[in-house]
Amino acid sequence: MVKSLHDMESTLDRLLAVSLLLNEDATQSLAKEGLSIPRAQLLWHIHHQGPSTQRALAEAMRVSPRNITGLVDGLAAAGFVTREPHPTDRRATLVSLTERGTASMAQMTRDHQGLARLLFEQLDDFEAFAAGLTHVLNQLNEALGR
Amino acid sequence: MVKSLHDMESTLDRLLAVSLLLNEDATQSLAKEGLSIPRAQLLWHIHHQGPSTQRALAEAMRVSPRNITGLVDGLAAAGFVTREPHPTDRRATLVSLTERGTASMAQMTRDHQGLARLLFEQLDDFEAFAAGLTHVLNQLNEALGR
DNA sequence: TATTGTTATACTCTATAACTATA
DNA sequence: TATAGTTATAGAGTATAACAATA
Repeated sequence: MVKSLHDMESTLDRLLAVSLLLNEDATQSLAKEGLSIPRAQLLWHIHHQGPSTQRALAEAMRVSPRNITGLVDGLAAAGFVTREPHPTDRRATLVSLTERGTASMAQMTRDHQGLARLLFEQLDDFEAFAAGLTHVLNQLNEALGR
Repeated sequence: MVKSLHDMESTLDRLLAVSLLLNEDATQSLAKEGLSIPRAQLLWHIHHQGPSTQRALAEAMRVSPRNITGLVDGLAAAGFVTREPHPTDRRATLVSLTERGTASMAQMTRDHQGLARLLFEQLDDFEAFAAGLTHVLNQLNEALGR
């Protein structure tokens, strides 16, 4: 079977549509818990890496330190994180999850599993799809010089 | 081959990574032409549907009419579109592409083709990937009630 | 001197509500 | 009375630059 440019373009369109819908789905689910995508990403990082300096968060999320100040302000005001003094560097603060923050991350983990099942459980040729996705990811990473 | 929850979750992670990178790639390419994703989406709509009222643009993009005012303001100031009086309804304005706007859309079309080739030209089992993607898209559309 | 985080400022995208001109 | 678009206002996310405290 030959692969026409038209076939490739319409597949790209479907990939872009999936991308858009994943974003909408995440935005909707997170809004129910009082979170946004950037705030949830920040919590997710702390959940996996442990209490982190704002500097580390800025690098991990590839945004400016000033941006992190704003995200942490919002998350702290809503009770998802606390700022603690860094034990050895008095310039730095450690951002940690509260109980509520930890509970939200547990919920996110369950949502992630539910979404994976929804998308893939009834997919016949999962192997081939996964392999194709890996190829696409590699091509994108190369193109963006990663 | 059995499909474990772990396999499905890590494939979802790769899909989310692709989604993020596509967004970054688009943001970067568009920035070079002085455009953002929302502004390019608006131009893309006019490019395909022809001169449109702001009302129609708001519905197509699923954003508020006020939001369209801002996007059109920016695009008009940068020379991508013009506001023309509607021929029969003096309340409405028709937003049309300028030559520059048309040229940008031609470039976007070429970029789209280039990206499709980059991602899929060397992909072995393109058919299976495309089929899987269609399944994923259908599941997402259902879940979001479309 | 270099680094951490904040204050000051500004831009884009988004929304709702009130208002004007027109249908 | 309803619709098209704007003014007014607000909030989130993003950025750079200047600055204070500390390393």
